Amino acid sequence: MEGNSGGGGGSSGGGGADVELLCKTLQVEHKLFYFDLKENPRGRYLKISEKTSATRSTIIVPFSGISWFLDLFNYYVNSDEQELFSKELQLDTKVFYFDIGENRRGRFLKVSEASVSRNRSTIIVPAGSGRDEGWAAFRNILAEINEASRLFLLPNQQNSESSERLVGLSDDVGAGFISGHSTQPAPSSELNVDRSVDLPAQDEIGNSGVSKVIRADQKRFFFDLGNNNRGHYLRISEGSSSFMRLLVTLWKSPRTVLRVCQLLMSVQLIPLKDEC
DNA sequence: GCGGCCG
Repeated sequence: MEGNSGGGGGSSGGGGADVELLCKTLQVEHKLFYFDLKENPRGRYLKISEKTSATRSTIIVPFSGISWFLDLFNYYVNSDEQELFSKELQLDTKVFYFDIGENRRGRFLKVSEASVSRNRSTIIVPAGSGRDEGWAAFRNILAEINEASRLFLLPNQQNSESSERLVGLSDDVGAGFISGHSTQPAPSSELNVDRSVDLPAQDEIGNSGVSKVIRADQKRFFFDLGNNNRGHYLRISEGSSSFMRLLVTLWKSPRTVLRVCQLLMSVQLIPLKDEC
């Protein structure tokens, strides 16, 4: 029944090859939600299960969709009741439908996953009694997982996930960084990036190329071009204390690099000077 | 210890 991984399922361990990276549970009224961040050779995903006394339903969220789920739950938590609309979220080959419903038990949010050749699966999250406890609690779990998930970016495993790290950059910068999400208030914790990220020591190549420094107030941002056996990259790091605080690695595409520079300037994190 | 969803 572990159909999400497609092929290669017959590993002889008996427990499936998927590694659990993080598990959380949430009880809303009489439902129990399980959040499992898992990994298999095809990548990472978040399994969200709803368990009732007799029922269990599960949706599988691709790793890259976790922050989108967080955004959508923020929307449903923060919006007024009369301006809640259905939403769709397309991730790879899956489409997730978010629909509001209400009956005499209260309001609920139905999250359906539709994928090719797979039965539609749905979880239903109660709004909670009174103050949206259900949705807000659900959102908080998603936020925790979203935060924690970037700590699992191991230097040895980033073969095909450079694009996901770019998505992570969007989260770090916060409101307004992704065009079209202008009304999301930036959680203040997102702006103070205080989690230390281990440097990929094995990629510690002597900066074979350009290294530039931009000063903004007391902060210094280092732009280092480098390359290794996987290709060229730009490393942007902020060094205002003894450890590196923000680390972004962009691979190969000069257009991506230019894009990030433009975005940084448009957000006014960095005063426009003659660099970039 | 409910009740939505609907294969």
